[in-house]
Amino acid sequence: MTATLSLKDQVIDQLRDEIRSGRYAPGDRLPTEERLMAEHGVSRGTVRVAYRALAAEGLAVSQGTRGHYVRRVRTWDPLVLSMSRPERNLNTDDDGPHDVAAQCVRDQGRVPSELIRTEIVLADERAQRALQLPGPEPLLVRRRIRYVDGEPFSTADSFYLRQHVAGSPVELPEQVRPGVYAVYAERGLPWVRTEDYVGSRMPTKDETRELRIPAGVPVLEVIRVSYADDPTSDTNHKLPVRMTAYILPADRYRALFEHEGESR
Amino acid sequence: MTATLSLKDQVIDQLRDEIRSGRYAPGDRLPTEERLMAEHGVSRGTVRVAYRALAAEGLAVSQGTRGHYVRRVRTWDPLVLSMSRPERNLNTDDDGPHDVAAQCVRDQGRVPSELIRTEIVLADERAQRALQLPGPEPLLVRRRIRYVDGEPFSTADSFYLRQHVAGSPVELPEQVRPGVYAVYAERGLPWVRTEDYVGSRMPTKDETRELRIPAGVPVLEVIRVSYADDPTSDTNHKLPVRMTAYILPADRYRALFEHEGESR
DNA sequence: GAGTGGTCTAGACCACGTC
DNA sequence: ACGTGGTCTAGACCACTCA
Repeated sequence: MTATLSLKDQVIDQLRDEIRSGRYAPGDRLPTEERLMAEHGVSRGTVRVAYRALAAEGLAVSQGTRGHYVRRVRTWDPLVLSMSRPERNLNTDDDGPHDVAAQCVRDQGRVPSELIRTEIVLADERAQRALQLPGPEPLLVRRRIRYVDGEPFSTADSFYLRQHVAGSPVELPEQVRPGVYAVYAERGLPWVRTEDYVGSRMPTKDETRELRIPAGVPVLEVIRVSYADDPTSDTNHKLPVRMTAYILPADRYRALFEHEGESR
Repeated sequence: MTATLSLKDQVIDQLRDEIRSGRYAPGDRLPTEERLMAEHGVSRGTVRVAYRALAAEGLAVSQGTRGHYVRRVRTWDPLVLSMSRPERNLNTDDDGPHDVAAQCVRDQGRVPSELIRTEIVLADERAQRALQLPGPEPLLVRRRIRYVDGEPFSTADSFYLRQHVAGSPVELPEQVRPGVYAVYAERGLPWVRTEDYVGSRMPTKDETRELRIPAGVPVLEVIRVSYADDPTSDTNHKLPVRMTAYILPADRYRALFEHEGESR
């Protein structure tokens, strides 16, 4: 009844079992291609197909001429990025970035830094939907690359309606203190609601390069839409005023959402 | 300056560009291997390596003898699973599952169903950490497979301390009405806090089979820890009483977290 | 029956790191 | 110099689908 497995599947299954069982621990070197050829009596092509499949599964990585290795489960736990902590009341005395993301990094004993660019782009379809725009109007974008201990770790791109942030520090490629929320509050648009849509996908080629993402590692994509009370509306209609797209490589991040109160 | 690209990278880049640019739309058939061999003057092995790479990126899928296709961006938007909506006050008149997940599916015009198994297992390391257990003690597990329009769509495994649910409907492989939270409330352990840790990874082979996940599609893994007020503590110490692991294939789900109130 | 992808083989040359 | 993986070729046979 057991369908005869293809040769490559025999190789894959054996290696997968040996990894899962702990026979090969994270970081261990896996057998050379030559050895697997001899062990299973198959050609090199077959062995290579097997190793490619394990890499796509996220179980193994190749280190070029040094051999194939079991993917390293990071020695440190993954960074926990709190998506719930309020941005107010943060300590702004420290050097460097001071927002929630940076505080999370500091809390975990590591050093955050940030590179900010601002530019003006036409709203793509996703931004139009999130901000409920009728068409591709120009938006201000703040693009941030976040570093941890000097390594590029994640990106966060925020899209703003130009009239809301014109003449404010939001337009400058620098930290905004105490935070962008304060600019909006001053201008009569206090943020009152947040929606986070969390998805996941394989990284694009650009993301792979920029964030140094190993093969077989997906990214979390968090789309955050922030709403303000609509001052032009009598009812309690909410106005989307900002969309932020976070890209979090899954080998180093967990996103944390906290909730107090009634059962769920 | 421009490093000469390998042959496979030339093929990959051309196809990737043509997909990204819309030259090939989602669902379109991509060139046959034969055609790419002729176009680029390469061997079949090279073409196949290129198609494998595009599959691992999530851009293309092979339909066996019918050809290679651009990954279908689902005709419907992905299902939005609200992780914030309270479980109380749900309409329990409908047939079938009535929890928040099922309501989300119904709200989006589709039909939820569910298959429940309960068993007793020793706590693995993850459960021990989440539930703050000193060792691998036995736990009650409710394993759910959730179906949408009859297709297996996601799984949700909940781990409970045995003494908390002994003799209650939680132990039975059936819906608990109005919800497990009510059992805990009756027993003096109302849930007061939730933490959701959201990560992502490539699916295991079992998940790929059980949920029919195409190649190149990661899963969202949501680890939810529910806390009750600790009745044995004077302070407002919280007691973890349940851990749930959700597995959500990324090609069909977005997890939604909502938050009212202060800016973030 | 022709077209197409799935699998497999047996070579080959290269770049790179280690010794 | 040698071992290793990265890349590439030129075949081959099979199973499946579609016209």
